[in-house]
Amino acid sequence: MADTETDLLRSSLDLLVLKALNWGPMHGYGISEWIEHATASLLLLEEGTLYPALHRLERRGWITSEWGVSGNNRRAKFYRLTTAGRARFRAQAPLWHRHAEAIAVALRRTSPEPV
Amino acid sequence: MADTETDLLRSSLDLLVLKALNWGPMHGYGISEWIEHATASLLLLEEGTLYPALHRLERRGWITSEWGVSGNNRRAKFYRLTTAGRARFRAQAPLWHRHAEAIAVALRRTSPEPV
DNA sequence: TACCATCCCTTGTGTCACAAGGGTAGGCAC
DNA sequence: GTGCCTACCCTTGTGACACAAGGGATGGTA
Repeated sequence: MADTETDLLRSSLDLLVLKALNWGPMHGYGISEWIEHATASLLLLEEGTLYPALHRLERRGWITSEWGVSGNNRRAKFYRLTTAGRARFRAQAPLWHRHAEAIAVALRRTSPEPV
Repeated sequence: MADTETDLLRSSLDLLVLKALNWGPMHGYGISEWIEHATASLLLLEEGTLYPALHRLERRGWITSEWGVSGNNRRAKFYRLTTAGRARFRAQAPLWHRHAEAIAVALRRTSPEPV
């Protein structure tokens, strides 16, 4: 029984990750923290969702990764936006907004016919 | 390769169908027309998506169906909102808006930190 | 008669979030 | 030291579901 939260995450996860990395290189744990924080904890990101997503984005060439050391002195894999990833975000984000807005309008209509 | 359009549809299809039926009983074909029309054709509804969705909603008790005759004098199955379906929409629609809005805000942030 | 539009349906197939598991290593309390 | 918590990384089922591509029936119209 899919809930709205899960499916909205599905629609926006890639974009949210790209947006997070727009602030600079970040490791997976940090990305998930940023997303929860940036959505006021409305979106909770399971690790089994996050890591496959990162690998997917890397496979597609939107991001690259590199091992490093976190601020807590721990081994961490840092992700960084590629040029293609930046372009991807610029192209896809407006589409997301457009479609989401169209749905929002439809759900709020007060008359079945066009106005 | 999932696109935003498909996944946003996934997040809102049930709600859109319930919303369509809020205007009164409607057959499947009419529902799909209304949704495309209400979203300015941004969302295209495949038949292989629509009919399973209708059966799903019926199984869950949000809608009921009844065979009848369409305005074009064709055999058609008319769907109608149940009380539970109406309640479902009232409960879920605000959740959809809240989550979508949270994502929209996150995607538009101009600073990584809270304001 | 032929064709199109209007309606309904099903069976693969692929994608993906999630649950539930597993692992390593730093820091701190005792 | 030992134990525990937190910060990090990962994988393998499983289930849900949109989609593509098929199929079918019938009314109106040319």
